[in-house]
Amino acid sequence: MKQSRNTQQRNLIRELLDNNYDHFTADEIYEIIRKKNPTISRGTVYRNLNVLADSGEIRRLEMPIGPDHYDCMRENHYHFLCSKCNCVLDVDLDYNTTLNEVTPPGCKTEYHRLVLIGLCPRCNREKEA
Amino acid sequence: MKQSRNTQQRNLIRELLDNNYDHFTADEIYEIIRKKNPTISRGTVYRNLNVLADSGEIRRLEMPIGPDHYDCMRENHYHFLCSKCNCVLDVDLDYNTTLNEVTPPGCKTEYHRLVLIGLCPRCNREKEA
DNA sequence: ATTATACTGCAATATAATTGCAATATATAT
DNA sequence: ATATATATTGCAATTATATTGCAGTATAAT
Repeated sequence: MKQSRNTQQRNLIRELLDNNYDHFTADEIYEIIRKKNPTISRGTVYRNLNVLADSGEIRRLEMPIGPDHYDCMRENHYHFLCSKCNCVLDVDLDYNTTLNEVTPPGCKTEYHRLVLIGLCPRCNREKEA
Repeated sequence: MKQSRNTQQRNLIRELLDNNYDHFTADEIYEIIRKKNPTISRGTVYRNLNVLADSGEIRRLEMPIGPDHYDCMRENHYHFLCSKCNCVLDVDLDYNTTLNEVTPPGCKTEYHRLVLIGLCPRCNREKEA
């Protein structure tokens, strides 16, 4: 198995996700980390997010609309996606493990994604105006 | 309100989706329709899919991975996505309307997406080999 | 210190989808 | 049937998201 290294770039990404309960996109992560390490490249951010997600250190949240978001490895839970600004919020709903046992004939189910979609508090407020 | 027209291109797309229980992507639709109308453009396919989805004639299935798929307007139901070949299958699971009433504080929920992800029968079989 | 190789920055490329524009086709009014 | 307003089209360029080849660099083990 390929040995992995603790590079400055990778550690900055780890730290950012561990210390925030946000759900950043790769590009948001790139912009934030660029302030600490101005020479980091977008490709490095994407590659590290893949490494960390593959190793199970972080979770990739694939959204039905817009870019993927990333979360530190908290308990499995569902998310709300704003259809206007594409921000992502946690949803207080029990995670339903039995859904992973639903297998259409011949299929092998690995996991599932449930996303609520609508307007976040801010966009909902702005709509009224 | 903008009046819409029944162009040959739009009707071909309508027909294709109405007569198939598949879940084509825009590109698959483009390739299939090109056999009947070789000059149709990709842009026209995308534009018509947007028109038809916006008017509620067809349903856009936004998948967590890969391109959107399109379905004729049958009863609301859930889907299985193959993580290997990206094909989409129907899932025999009751549609849960109460999920649309789950509203994180301040949010306005409009709809939800639930997708099971894993290996379709064909890719599952090939994996064994 | 030396060294093998995982990782980086950069630029190019892939994939999915949208858009500006001039030309065309459709539906309506005549 | 004919004229006309405009929705739609084909084309090519563009946007958004993400991946990748490559030569050089940094990490961690020796």
